[in-house]
Amino acid sequence: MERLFYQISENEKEKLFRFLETNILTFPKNTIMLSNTKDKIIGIILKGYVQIIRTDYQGNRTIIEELEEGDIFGTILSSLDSDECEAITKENTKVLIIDYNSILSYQNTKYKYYNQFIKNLLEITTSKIEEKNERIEILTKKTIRDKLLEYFNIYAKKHGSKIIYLPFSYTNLADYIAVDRSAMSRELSYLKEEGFIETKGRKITLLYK
Amino acid sequence: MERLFYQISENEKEKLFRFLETNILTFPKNTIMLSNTKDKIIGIILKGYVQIIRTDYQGNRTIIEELEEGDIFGTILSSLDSDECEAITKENTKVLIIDYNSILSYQNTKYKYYNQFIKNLLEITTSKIEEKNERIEILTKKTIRDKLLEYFNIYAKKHGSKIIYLPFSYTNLADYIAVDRSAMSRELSYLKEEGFIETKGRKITLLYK
DNA sequence: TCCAAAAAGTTGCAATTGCAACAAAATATT
DNA sequence: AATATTTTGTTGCAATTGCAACTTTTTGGA
Repeated sequence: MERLFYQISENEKEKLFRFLETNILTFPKNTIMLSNTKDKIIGIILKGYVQIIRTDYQGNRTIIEELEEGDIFGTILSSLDSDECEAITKENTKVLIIDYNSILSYQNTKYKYYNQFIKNLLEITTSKIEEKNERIEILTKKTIRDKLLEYFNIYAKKHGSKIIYLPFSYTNLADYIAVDRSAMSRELSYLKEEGFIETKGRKITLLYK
Repeated sequence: MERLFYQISENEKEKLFRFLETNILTFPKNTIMLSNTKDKIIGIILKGYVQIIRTDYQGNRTIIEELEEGDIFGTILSSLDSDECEAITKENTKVLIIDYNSILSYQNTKYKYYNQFIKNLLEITTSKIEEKNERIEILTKKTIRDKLLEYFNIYAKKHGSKIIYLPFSYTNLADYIAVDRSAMSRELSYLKEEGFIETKGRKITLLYK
């Protein structure tokens, strides 16, 4: 939210909404959020909590994304478009929907903040690409050990520190690096035994290099 | 190239280059293309052929991207930024470099084609996200068989056909889905035996569903 | 504070995979 | 057309992993 309207005041934001095709929708807890149109949209969670769940052809369900207040989603940002995905509200949720085509077809460029908005959108999309590249870098590693180390290295470089505070549970980490949780747990034990890392809860300390 | 300057004529393109901070660089065959600045850039291959190669901490080298005439790359689009990456020209190569900050800091929005340019850039970045999502969908599958089937399904859906013409070699497919080539070859044999697919060279026919 | 639920750790075992080392086939190159 | 190079197919074997089943620990409500 903040990023999408970076350097745009509340006032200007309201104006922007009038230029663009926007909609505010409210969904009760545990509803399936469906886009009524087939158009591309950008959604912003104004309030609430949503899970994006994918069911594959074998019936396996996985949470592929979790969205909180301020998070941005949509046909162009996530894989919401694929038929196998559902967005389910886990709380009362209020969502702002912006029609993507109305962003791109908007011709009246005299309105200054329109450009700022587009720039912000561009920043968000490029940082999404970076995120995806990081995950791909991890997923292409062949062993669980190498996946973990790649994850650690990326985190450490980004934060400039050898101490990692996992932003989610180990269960979620296993999903993120796409390996079996118990097998990952085993590998973490080996890494500890061999003196590469130390852990205390979700705090991991890298002892190598 | 076409996409970045979609609906922008050659004339307007030239004008645009004068507004933005652009540079045309030429590299001989087998040179390492280095960005002299640390700034974010967008590059466009005007002529030639480039490979982006990553060397990880174990010394394994993998081609992570191949760029031809018209392709767009850059700090914001690929993982060129990471230290482990090199871009090596495989032919005489001419590259147009656009400073990313000059795109975003450009204030004079009176110039109509500037907006078209930004919109095109946005289209390119969002379609990159889609590409990455597809690959992640494949990479998160646990077995080689499931990875292959996911690849086939995505392709088939996109082309609306049960006949697949691999856009690259089986060796490259193995890299793309991040498995051992010979193990993939074995799995393809099983799929043939079991009557799920038929292959003739790089043409694969899906016999299921 | 107690209880239920979720998360995390452990381990045996079978299935899958990577690796290595080839041979055969297809492509490029001279 | 002959040769070199790359791609593809095959297979044995050891290493890695997923799966299942279970225990222990942690977390979050009532």
